Amino acid sequence: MSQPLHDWNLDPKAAIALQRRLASYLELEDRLEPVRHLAGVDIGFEAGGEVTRAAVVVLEWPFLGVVEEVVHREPTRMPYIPGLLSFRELPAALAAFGKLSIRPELVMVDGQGIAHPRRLGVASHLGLWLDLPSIGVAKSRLCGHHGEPGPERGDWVPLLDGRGERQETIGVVLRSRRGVKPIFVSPGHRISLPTALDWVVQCLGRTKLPEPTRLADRLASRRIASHHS
DNA sequence: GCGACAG
DNA sequence: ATCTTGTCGC
Repeated sequence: MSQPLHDWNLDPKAAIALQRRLASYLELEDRLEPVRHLAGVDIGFEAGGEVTRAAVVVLEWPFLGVVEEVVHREPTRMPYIPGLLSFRELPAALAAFGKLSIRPELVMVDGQGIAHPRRLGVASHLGLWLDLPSIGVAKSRLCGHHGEPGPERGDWVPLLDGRGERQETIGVVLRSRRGVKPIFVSPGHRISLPTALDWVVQCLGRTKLPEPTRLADRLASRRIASHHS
């Protein structure tokens, strides 16, 4: 691609046009290297939103032990606008990735992949930018419609968007844990939906979120692991 | 025009 | 996302 991947000072209209163009570069078929390390990415805020804190956690596959963690802080530059989340979070996330010594073969991002109005959620945008396979793992829905997944861990239903003939599957609504609200999984870049779902399920511990995202979430939110006896 | 709306 | 105590449940 010859066009720049981003322009952080875009007005909403230009940002939307950019998303449409970038989405055309997405690869939704599997193109993964053997996975040795996978990363979880999430963003948090401090000082009432003035400071953006990006966290990246790298885990080893298949034991899911943490092998590297990075936290990067910088001034927040954009407000949160539904559909334009990546313009607010990606600068910090990319800076955090730049501090990483290990290059993971797969990335899970807290947010949507292609389950986005223009098929370019933050997970897709990040994957495209880094040219890495990426998966979106969101805690709630941005767009699309779906039924209620079964009650057991691993149960899921498709997340659909559009009507009639032009209806498309943009992700899955997964019951990652019994008795808990389901999570929204969608491919980001260089990965298919079945493979993305498989990776998320394989990374599930006994919590709602898969390990990569869960740990990044904790780091970004300054939460500390609590112990139970 | 009226809702919906990742984090 | 973030501001926040106690409380219900495995």
